[in-house]
Amino acid sequence: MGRHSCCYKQKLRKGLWSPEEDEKLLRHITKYGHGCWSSVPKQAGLQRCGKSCRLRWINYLRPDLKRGTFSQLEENLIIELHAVLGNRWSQIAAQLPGRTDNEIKNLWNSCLKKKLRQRGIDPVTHKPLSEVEDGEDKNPAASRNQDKASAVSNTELKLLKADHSKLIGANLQEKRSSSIPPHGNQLERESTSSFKAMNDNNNNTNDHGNNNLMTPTSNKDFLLDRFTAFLHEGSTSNCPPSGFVGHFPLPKLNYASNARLATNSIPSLWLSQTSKASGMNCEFSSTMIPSIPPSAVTSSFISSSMGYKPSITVPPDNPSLPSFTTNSYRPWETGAPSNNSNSSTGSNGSTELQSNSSFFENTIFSWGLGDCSSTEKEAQNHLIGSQQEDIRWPEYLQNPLLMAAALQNQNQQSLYNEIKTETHLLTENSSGMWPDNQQDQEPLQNPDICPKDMQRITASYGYV
DNA sequence: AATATTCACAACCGCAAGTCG
DNA sequence: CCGACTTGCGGTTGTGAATAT
Repeated sequence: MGRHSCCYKQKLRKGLWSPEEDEKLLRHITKYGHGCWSSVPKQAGLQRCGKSCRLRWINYLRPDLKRGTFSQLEENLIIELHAVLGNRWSQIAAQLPGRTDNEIKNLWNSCLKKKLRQRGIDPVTHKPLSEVEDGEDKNPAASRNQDKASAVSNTELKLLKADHSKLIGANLQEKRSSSIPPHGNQLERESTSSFKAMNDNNNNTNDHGNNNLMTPTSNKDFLLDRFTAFLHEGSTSNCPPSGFVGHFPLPKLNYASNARLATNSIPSLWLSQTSKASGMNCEFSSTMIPSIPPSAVTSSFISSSMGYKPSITVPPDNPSLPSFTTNSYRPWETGAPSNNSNSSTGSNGSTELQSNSSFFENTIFSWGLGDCSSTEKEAQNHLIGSQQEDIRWPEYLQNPLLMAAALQNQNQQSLYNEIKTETHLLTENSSGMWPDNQQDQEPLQNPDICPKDMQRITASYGYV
């Protein structure tokens, strides 16, 4: 590892971060936010450059990091996304909550590449190795120069779709209760960015006149396939397929790897959805709540799973201003859950997270305090309002109904009714799964408890 | 037990894009 | 418009633990 030029000038520290440095940085950022990174080290009393601080925060100290080993599901998702996006690690990471681009990149370089080769798949093109070798024999220059991200052929997309359908099926078998992508800003931002990337690929590649690339039509096919799978699978389960969710950003729940349930599930599988306020199809409403009742998500559960005990309160009077009380938050222990020896140190005081922490603004509250006031009417208005020729993919990603209507060139209202009829079964059969059936749920079913608890749990999950 | 090798991960480098005065 | 500065990203490499010899 080298040293930034600025580090030479200022004789700054390099290399691994000590717990003390971590604590300083964490305390500073939780208290004041990072603001301008270049001023952070000075303000925090660190002998590091701002760039280094930023990296440390993003890759290690950020409270929404999941850490721990990647699940099979995550690995599959990374492989799929890499096939589409290439080495756009940040975009891939955006689809895997709690994972950093660096982490994914490392996993890819150290592990997944190898695995793919063992399966006879070229990790660059995601084609069978034999095919790639043949191709290189015939046109080595073209093969070498082919942009990975733009090398998404229809064949590959079909493979991807097929794989994804399997993934969806597997998820459904794995657990019947799943989750719905949050309807919050985070989703919009992230799904937008990731899908934009795919479309960017199209644009870029189309510019080069390559016909064998992802076209808007293939995008449609891709999404249509997913949505049909969604409808099909959804009709036999009480939840949308988590595979559908898989390509959407999930709420930033910071589950440690060793806290995974026996389902080996992605965090989304722990969640169900409240549709109570919306009255619309529960799949498309906004607020996500843990399917585990709060009573089951006690601090002991969390501490035994995560290695440290959060104690977080959100002022109920003004939830839009995040103010957290954190006890003994020691992120450097997350990588070594067994080592709690220094648990008495750490930030044992209270630290307050200011609202300039984009994480809390964008993630916790967009998810946890999601809009519970959506109505069916609003949803319908949304549909009606979207009767336009231009395809608004980010919206479609959020609203499968909208997407299906566009794809099937069908009147949205009729389709809405059609799907509503179909999905009515879901809500009817989902006793205990959806907050509609609140009498079966406890303690989540209590509408009085719900918002506050949701805040707290959301904050806990987000911050743990 | 000592040394060499491998591996996963953390961190740095350099570039590009964006922002601001 | 320009240059300084900041931020974000992807590629690369250093570090240390685990494993092999």
